[in-house]
Amino acid sequence: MSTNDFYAKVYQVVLQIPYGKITTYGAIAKKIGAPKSARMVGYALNASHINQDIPAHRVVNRKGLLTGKHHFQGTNLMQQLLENEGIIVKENTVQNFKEHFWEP
DNA sequence: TGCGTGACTAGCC
DNA sequence: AGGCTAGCCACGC
Repeated sequence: MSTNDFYAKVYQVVLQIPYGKITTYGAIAKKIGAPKSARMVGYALNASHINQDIPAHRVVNRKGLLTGKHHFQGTNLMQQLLENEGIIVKENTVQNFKEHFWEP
């Protein structure tokens, strides 16, 4: 149950990310009570990529680097999605990361 | 059953 | 400053 529970919580938090905002794996992990399991957050998102409702492109690593962009279709879909929301992305890194960061 | 792998982080050298 | 190591834990072979 805890495993599925973990995934469900990850999805729930990601769904709460406001338009034009981003957050980190670590922040989500901490929010759901598993601060050491940031990797699992990424894994959960990977498993959820089939679910169109999950805005996984709004989740990046703590430096604002688009570490998961290769899991999206194409070579720069993730970047395009973010830029479409007003977030500047350069060299796979979110610019003004601090200003766009959203704390769950 | 066991080992390698990964959308991560924090800390050490 | 930049690279390496160690924890972390679910999953596939």
